[in-house]
Amino acid sequence: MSQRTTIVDVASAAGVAISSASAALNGQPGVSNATRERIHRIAEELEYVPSQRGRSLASKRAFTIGFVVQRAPEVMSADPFFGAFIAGVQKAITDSGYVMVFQISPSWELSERLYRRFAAARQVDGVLVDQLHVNDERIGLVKELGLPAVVIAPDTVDVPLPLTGQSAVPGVTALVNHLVDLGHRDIAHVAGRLDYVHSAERRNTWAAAVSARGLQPGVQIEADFTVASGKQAAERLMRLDRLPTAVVCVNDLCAIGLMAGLQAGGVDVPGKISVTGFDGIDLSSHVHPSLTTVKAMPEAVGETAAAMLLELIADPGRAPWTVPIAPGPLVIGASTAPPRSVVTDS
Amino acid sequence: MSQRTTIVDVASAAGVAISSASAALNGQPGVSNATRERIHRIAEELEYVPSQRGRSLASKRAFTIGFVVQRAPEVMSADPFFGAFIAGVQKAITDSGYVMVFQISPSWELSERLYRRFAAARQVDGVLVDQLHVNDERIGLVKELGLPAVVIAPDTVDVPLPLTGQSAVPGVTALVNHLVDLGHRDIAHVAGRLDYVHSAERRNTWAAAVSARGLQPGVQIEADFTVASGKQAAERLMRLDRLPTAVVCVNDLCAIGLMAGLQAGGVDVPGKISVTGFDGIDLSSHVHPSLTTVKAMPEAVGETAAAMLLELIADPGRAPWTVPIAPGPLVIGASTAPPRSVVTDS
DNA sequence: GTAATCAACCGAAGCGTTTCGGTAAACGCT
DNA sequence: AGCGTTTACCGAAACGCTTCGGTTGATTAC
Repeated sequence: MSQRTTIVDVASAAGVAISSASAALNGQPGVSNATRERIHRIAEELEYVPSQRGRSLASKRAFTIGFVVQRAPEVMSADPFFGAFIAGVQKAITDSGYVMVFQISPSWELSERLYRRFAAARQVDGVLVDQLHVNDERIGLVKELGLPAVVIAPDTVDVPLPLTGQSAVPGVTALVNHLVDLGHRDIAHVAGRLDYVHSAERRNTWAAAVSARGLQPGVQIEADFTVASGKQAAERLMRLDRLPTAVVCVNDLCAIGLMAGLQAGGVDVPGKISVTGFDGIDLSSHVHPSLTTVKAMPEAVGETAAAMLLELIADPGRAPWTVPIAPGPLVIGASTAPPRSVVTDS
Repeated sequence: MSQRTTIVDVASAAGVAISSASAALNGQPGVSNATRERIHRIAEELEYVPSQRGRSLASKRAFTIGFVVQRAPEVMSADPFFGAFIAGVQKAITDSGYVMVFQISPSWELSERLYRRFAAARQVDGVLVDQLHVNDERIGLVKELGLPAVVIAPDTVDVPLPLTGQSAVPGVTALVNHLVDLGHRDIAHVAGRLDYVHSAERRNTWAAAVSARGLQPGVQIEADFTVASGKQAAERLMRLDRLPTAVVCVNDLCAIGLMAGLQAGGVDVPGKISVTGFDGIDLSSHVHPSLTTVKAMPEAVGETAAAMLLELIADPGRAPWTVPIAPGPLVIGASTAPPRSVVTDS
C-alpha cells in the first residue's frame, strides 16, 4: 500500500517549510508569488490532495453539513421535494469541499439524538432544518447546542434563525383567483397536517384569498400529504349534503388521491368538481385529468439554504436573515373548469 | 465558549493515563474491570463524547460511507427506491457511529470526480454502488482507488465485488404466470433502459418466462422508468396493427403512465389490455385501476448493503461475497383480468 | 529464592493539518 | 548611518485521539 502524499512531501520537494506550503496552498499571505507557484506546481505533480482528516482536526471544522429529514421513510419516498432539494444543496457546497451527511428520522426523539451526536462529536459544522413544525423543538435545540442552522420554511414565518424558502401565498392566491374567475363560489380545502407551518400557511392563504374575493371559505378537511389521505378526503367530501364546486388541495399527491377517490365515487373532475394541487410534480401532468397546480422550486431552495449555511459557518455570530425564493408559476391543467351552474347559466 | 470535554479531561479526572482511558472506553484489553468501570462512570458524568475528528486522524478511518446516486435529480425525486433504501442504510450504520454522505450525480464524469475525491481526501471508508450499468465503469474505478465497495444489483449478476440486492426473476416470472393463467397469449413488455442491469434482468425474465409457458414473447418497447415514458409507450403500442392483450412494465411508474396513455386513447384497462408494474409503490394501489405488481423491499436491501460494507471495511482483504434478498410478494390489483377473447369464448 | 511470566498501567510518538511566534533580510524614511 | 517596518520564510506547538514499546509489581514455576 503506497503512502498517500502529504503536505510534508510537497514541502520537502519544494524545499520550504510545511507552514509555507500550507500558506501557499490555502492562498494565505506571507509567500512570494514565485514560491507560491512553485509549490502549487509541485503539489500538482505529486497529486497532492489535502487530507480532510488532518484539516479537520487542525482547523476545528468538519467540512460537513448535516441534514436530518424528520419524516417516515415511506412518506419521503413519495415526496417530490428531496431529490431536487438535495441536488441544489450539493450544487452550493461541492466546490467548497463540503459534503452533506444525510439522516432520516421518523420521530422527534431520534432527531434529537442525531442532532446531539452531530454536535457532541463535532461531526458537522452546521445543519439544515426543514419541514418546520409549529413551535418546532428543533430551533431551541440547535440554539442550545450552538449548532449553526438554516431553516427551510415559507418566508412568512418568524424564527430566530436564518431562513429561506418559498411562500405559498402567491401560489395559493393565484389558484383561488383562478377558480373564482372561472365562476366558483364554494371552494373547499383539503389541508395537510396543520402542525406543519407550510400546511398552515397554505390553509390560511386559501381562507384569506377566498375572503378577499368576498366569498365565504368552504369546507375544510384535514388530511396529510399522501395520495391515500386525498382519497379518504374524497370519501368524506362525498358524504356532504352539498358538494363544493372546487377543492384546493395542500399538495399534488393529495389532489391526485382526491381525484381518484372522486372518480371512483362517480364524481366527474372537473365536470362536477374542480381540483387544484401544489408542487407541480412530474406526475401531475400525466394523471387524468392533468392537474392545475403551482410549481415549487426545491432545487433553488436547497441551493440557497446551503449557501446560507456556509456563510453562517464562516461567520457564526451573524444575525439571522431571510432569503425568499421567488414563487413558482401557475400551471393550468384540465382539472379545473367553470362550475356546472355557470356553464348552464351562460 | 466552554471547551468540550476531551479524553484528557476524563483521564485526569480518573487519575489514569490517556492511553488507559482510551483502552477502557474502546473495550481494549489491558485495563482492570475496576478502573474500566470507573473510567466509564467518569466519562458519563463529564458527558464525554469522543471527537470524531481526533479519532479519525489517529485511527485512519473516516467513520463515513459514501453513496453516489448516479441519476438526474428529477428522476430521483420520483423514484420510490431511495427513501426506504436510505432508511435501511441508516439502520445498519447508526449504532456503529458511522454516517452516510450522500451525493447525487447526473453523469458519469461527475461521479468519477466525486469518487476520486472521496478516495484522495480520505473522506469515506467505503462506498455503495447502485443502479449498476452493463459494463459499469465504477467497478473498475473503485478497484483502482482501493475503495471498499458494495454493489447493489440483482443477485443474478456477476461482478468481482461484494453484492446484494433482489432478483426480479421470481417476481417477473410470477407476473407472467399470473397473466398466462388468466388466459393471455400475447404478452408485451415495456422495458427500462437496457444498459441498466436491473432493466435487462426484467426484460430477459419476461422473455424467458413467456417462453417457458410455450408462448412467443410479444412486442418489446424500450422506455425508461418514468411516467412520461410509459405514456409514450402507450402511444407506440396503440399504433400497432394488433394490440397485445397484456403488457408487463419494467416498473410501477412506467405502468401508471402506460395506463394513463391507454385510457386517454380510449383503450380500457384491464378490459382490453392488462397491465402489470414492478416495485409495489404506494401510488400503485391508488391509481385506477389499481396495479398488479410485485413489491420490492428497498429497506432490506439498504440495510444489508450497509452492513456488508461495514464488514468489508473491517476486513478489506475479504473475498467478494453475495447476499441475496428474498423476493417480494405478488400484489394482484384490478389492472389484470382475463383477455376479452377468453371471456367471450367461455 | 531467583528467574521468568503476566496483567495493569504509563509515556510518548504519531496521524496531517493549521496557526502563531520568531528571525533574518530587504526596504523606507529621516 | 541608523532606525523602525515590512516581507518571506521557518520551527514548533497545537488539535484529540490511537497505538506501541516500556515499566512496574505481583504471580507463577522450578
